[in-house]
Amino acid sequence: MFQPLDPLLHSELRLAIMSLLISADEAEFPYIKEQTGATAGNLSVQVEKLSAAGYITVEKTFKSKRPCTICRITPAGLKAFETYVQALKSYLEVGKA
Amino acid sequence: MFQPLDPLLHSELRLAIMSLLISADEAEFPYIKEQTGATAGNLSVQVEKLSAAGYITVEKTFKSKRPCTICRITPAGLKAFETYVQALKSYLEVGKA
DNA sequence: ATAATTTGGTTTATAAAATAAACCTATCTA
DNA sequence: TAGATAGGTTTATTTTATAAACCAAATTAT
Repeated sequence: MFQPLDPLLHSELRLAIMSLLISADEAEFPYIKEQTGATAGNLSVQVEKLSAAGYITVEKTFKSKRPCTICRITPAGLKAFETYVQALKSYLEVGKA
Repeated sequence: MFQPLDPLLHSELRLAIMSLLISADEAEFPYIKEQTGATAGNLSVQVEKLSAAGYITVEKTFKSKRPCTICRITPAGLKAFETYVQALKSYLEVGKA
């Protein structure tokens, strides 16, 4: 009936991060922060969770002497996202064949 | 960019309850419990939250001498669900016009 | 009759999660 | 060289989800 929803993706901020990375393929921390409206602290924690799960990679480099954190989605992350979307449909496609 | 997700609906169990009530229009507590696989305790708590928000009504009657709790969705609940689905699309419709 | 079981839940306690506040380091700028 | 700013991380707090414990009435078994 209802398919389980990956708890890692069923979170407003983490879902937004994943969504951004799917379309952008690569994004810097401040950009994600701006687009999601999240605080840096919250974003840092959620990025780390997605990274720990292998859904994204986090590269820490420098950009004109300043630290620069770049996030990218992984194949596993993309797969998980697609699975999540399919699962969601079992809740949303009410009364549809 | 990303529309906020009603925290009351962005919950696996509560979303399942709402989904059931949208298609069934009326459902008894044990039926919801069976369809969602939730424990009675958890279900009781989440039903109460939806009820407190005015998203569903909870009628406590009797059915051949035994207590029978019937849940129904309200117009406000239906509206909230539809709004939630629209908001979700801002996260899911990646790269779509 | 009454003891045990089942039904239909609610209340309370615990575990997990989200979120922000406080903090740190390095670089700019006045 | 004293702030101010950028770019985060760590830690603490609040909220939420979840299950365990509990309760009452009705049914079934002894």
